[in-house]
Amino acid sequence: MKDVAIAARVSLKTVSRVVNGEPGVTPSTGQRVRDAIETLGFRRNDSARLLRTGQTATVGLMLEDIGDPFYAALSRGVESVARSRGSLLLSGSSDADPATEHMLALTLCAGRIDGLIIVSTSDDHGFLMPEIKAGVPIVFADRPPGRIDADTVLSDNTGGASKGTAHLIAGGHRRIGYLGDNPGIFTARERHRGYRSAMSAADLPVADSWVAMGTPTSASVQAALERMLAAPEPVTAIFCGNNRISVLALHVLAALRRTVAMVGFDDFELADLLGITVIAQDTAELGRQAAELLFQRLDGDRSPTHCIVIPTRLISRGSGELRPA
Amino acid sequence: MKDVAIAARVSLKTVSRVVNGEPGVTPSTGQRVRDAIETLGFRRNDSARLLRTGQTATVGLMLEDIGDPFYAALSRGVESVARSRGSLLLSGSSDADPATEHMLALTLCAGRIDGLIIVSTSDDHGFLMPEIKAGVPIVFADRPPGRIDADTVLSDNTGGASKGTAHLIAGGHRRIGYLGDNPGIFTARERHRGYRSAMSAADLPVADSWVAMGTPTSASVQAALERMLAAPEPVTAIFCGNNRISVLALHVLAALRRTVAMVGFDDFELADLLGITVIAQDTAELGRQAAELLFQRLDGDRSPTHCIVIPTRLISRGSGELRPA
DNA sequence: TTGAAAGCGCTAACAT
DNA sequence: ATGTTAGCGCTTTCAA
Repeated sequence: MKDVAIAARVSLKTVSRVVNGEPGVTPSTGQRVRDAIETLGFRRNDSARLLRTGQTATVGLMLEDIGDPFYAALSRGVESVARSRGSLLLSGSSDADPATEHMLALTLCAGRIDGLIIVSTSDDHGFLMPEIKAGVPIVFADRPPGRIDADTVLSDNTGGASKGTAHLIAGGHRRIGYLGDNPGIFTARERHRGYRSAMSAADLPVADSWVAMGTPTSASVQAALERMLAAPEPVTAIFCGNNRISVLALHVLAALRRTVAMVGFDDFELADLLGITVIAQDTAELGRQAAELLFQRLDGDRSPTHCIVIPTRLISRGSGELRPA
Repeated sequence: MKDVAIAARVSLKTVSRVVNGEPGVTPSTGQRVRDAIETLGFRRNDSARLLRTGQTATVGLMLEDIGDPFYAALSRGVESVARSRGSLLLSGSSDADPATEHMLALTLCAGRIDGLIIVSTSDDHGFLMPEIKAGVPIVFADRPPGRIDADTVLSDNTGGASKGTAHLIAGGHRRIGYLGDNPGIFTARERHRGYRSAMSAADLPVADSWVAMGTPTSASVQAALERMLAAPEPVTAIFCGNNRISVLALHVLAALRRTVAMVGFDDFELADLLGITVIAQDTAELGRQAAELLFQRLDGDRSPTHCIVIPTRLISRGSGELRPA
């Protein structure tokens, strides 16, 4: 920029004015500067500009794994809002490791972002207090913060699971199995709760053997399903707590050559082709709302923390409409 | 940082030394500084640090849509390498719009990243020349650059399509249809070429009506399939040029209640359950290699541009092994 | 309409 | 072992 100023024989400030389209420059002077910029191939250095202005025009996003379609959709939601506000997206994956999350979040906050959206893996976010106190807005998406108060955007996990279970009950099922993820995960607990509440609302008992929760693997899902289906009073339907579990269950059922009524939480590609009834959550909307909340804070909103819940919807495709044998 | 220096009654540089773990600080002095940091809640500002050091410890990634699982996997590949090199990932989606790509790429390059990986939508990358000249390393992934010379990492599109087609031919098929994406896309052209070469290598003719290329929609795929299957000499097998087309074709075939031998380029979730034979590309590896190449350049490698081709592999699952009727 | 000077928060190079 | 000085590339006063 200095070089441009010299070449155009104007001051640094004038070049700055031209580059930023500020008023107060004679057309002729402006042209001279533009010519110099052209010949020298000058490009403004944003880092410096942003250091000076105190903004970074960047929002951070932390999640378990960008490679997961679920988070990819969320990411797109965040990005679309960020773009419309002229910001870029700086992302990082925690690999579901709280220590990594901790470190990465602080790195991101270290003056490189204006605000952070986080899909958290840990349950204690006290380490973020200094950042929040320092004025970095932080929004939690998909899972709520632990031990601190912060803006949050969640899916209606309990309501969705309850709706799905009720759908099976309405179809005549009385013994319904529940396959859930690790209860350490907020969404897994909430969905489990939704299942329970729908069952008890219909005055149906829940046998211990009908519920299986834990990090899903091919083996664990297979064991759980075999147990549920081989019991003296076998389940006639199952509710799957997330898309990974649904897919695993489909594999196991195919191998077992069994058909069971089924509803899954989360939509997934080809679920339509396979005729799987699901509770769909709007992941992109989750990201979008989180980003909107973040920008509201960046715009100076100092109101008490919000908690937005995104509704889910039931998509009937056949598997959830099978009648008990 | 200045405040810390005052509070600890040392110089700015000493604080800097402590913060960066540089040697040459007495334990007692160090402790005093650390105490001051603690009480003041000081956190180093990376923007400033990076402005000074000239590095940003950030790599940029531009692609069509982070929401697409294909790119999400690529993204993860890039991120894993970046992380291991202590860098963050700044990403942006072009929405398949060359103008957006152009603008976004320049924004990213404006001093906020050390290097850029780009899955490009446009066919003329002359606009990146200034950046390259200015020393910003740029690596093209999945699709090669247009009108400029730059490092590139591609999948073996032609070889993969050829392998898949040959697999069908080996299964006894002589009339094989090809459903491809818009020929404006590099990968679509390459795969089409692979199909042609396998056919001619087996001395098989290719009727015009067997080939359909264009941006895939439900309607276009349906029309193409109906034409191919209703011809006097109907095709007995089809090769799908990418996962979107495979999924659309599966929908159409299901609606038509037809079964046809089929091989698809790209693996996709549940392809195993559906028994779809595919040519799988290692997308994460694509991202990883692109990132490795980028960091080599950042490490000072000035050798001529490389072009790495990632092999594909055939996964037999049944649909590609169906015999002609 | 234009420019000079000060400084964003930090680190590199050189003192002491 | 510690401090001083200069300056990264830009924008923001404030003055001309």
